[in-house]
Amino acid sequence: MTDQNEPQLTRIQQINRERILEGALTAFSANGFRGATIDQIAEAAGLSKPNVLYYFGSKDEIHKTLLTALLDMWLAPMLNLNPDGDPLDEVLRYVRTKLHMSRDFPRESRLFAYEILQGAPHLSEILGGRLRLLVEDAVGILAGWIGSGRLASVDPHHLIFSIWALTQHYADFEVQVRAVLGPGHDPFAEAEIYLENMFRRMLEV
Amino acid sequence: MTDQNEPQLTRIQQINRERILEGALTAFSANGFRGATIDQIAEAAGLSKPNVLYYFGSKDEIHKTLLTALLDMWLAPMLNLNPDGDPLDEVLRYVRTKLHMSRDFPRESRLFAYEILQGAPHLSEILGGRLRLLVEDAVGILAGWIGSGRLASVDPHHLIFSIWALTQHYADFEVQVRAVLGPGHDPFAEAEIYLENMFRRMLEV
DNA sequence: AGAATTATTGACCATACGGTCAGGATCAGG
DNA sequence: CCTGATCCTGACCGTATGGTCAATAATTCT
Repeated sequence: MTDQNEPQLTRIQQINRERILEGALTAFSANGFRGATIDQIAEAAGLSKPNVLYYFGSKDEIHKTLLTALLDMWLAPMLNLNPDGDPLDEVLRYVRTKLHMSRDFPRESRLFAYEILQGAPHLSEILGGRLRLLVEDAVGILAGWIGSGRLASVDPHHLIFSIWALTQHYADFEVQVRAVLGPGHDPFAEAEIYLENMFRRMLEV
Repeated sequence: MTDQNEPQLTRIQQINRERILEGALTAFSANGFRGATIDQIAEAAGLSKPNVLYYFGSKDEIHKTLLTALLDMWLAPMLNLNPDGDPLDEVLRYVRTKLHMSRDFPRESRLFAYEILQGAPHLSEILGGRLRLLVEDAVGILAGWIGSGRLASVDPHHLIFSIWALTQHYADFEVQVRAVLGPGHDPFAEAEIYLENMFRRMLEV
């Protein structure tokens, strides 16, 4: 049920660390690392500033903890590509799942967007390490499908990039999307139809 | 040759304002508005901090001036859709031009990315105003092509969004793209091939 | 050349912010 | 109910940063 990580956490520690990370997610995703203040985080978490620093030694540590804690959740859908499934279905399911994550977790999307924009100071080794390996796995599966003629021939790396770009755009640039569309639109619902059609036409053999 | 805006600018004013905006573009695009300091801008511009403030009253004014000055340049390619051209060629040319802008002007791309991520505090009225009108024009052209059966039936708004997302991704998330691809890749060259193929397959009737 | 305008800067100010600390409150276990 | 550990906070510190200003230098114009 509850996490049992290396250090034993008291009940209060669990609750308050969770509240701090939750508040920090809101603050960082709205203003970026530099733009968010510990006071904001403390306020959002309902704690005093020194109390926040009691649980996390520094603003940097909060940020780093957040990023690493959310990275797995963020990348999880890519692990679900099933080599034995129908190629097109598998890709479309990935696209749909990723789009739903943008819709349901826009703060997480923006948090990562800020980090990458900044040059990924906290994630650089992960990008070229674990992330790259994860992508290589997915690329392998895609390449297999393409090699066996079950998927149109496209560059698998860029196929993945395009999925990321298109789905995250609706979270990261939501204010632009909504402003341009005007009222009376459901960006995510429309995007789901549009993207399914786009990838279907591109990838059908 | 030289701009002749409302207020007469001396030779030195022209030079120094230009240097400040250039330095500010570097600073803002690297660290975001809050992350960039006037000292950084001054250093990049080769001026002292008070001297920077002599030309622009505040950091905010520099930022706002930059954004509005670059917005036209950034949106220009969308104006070039020629209703009388070949639909697919026109769209592909737009995609290619936009991708080249990401390659050649990544700082501008990141500047806007930060601004939109932040919630577009300086651009909000433009997004729902002029930008929206520009998009509506392009949407009209696209809808015309689709209506006459010369382009596959897709949602024109989201077609535009997808072009923005895909091309700007290579500038805004360049560090991620490069880390995942590893050495020995030319992201922009590969993207050009991939995107042309993608949009061709999607939009061919 | 000399006056008037424009350009530049060192020194300074006020505030915001990340972080510390001593001491008090609260809680868990015996 | 006592004690030790955990939790919490007001007050404080040092630095970074946006911005000001008076004084000086450079430039322009006549």
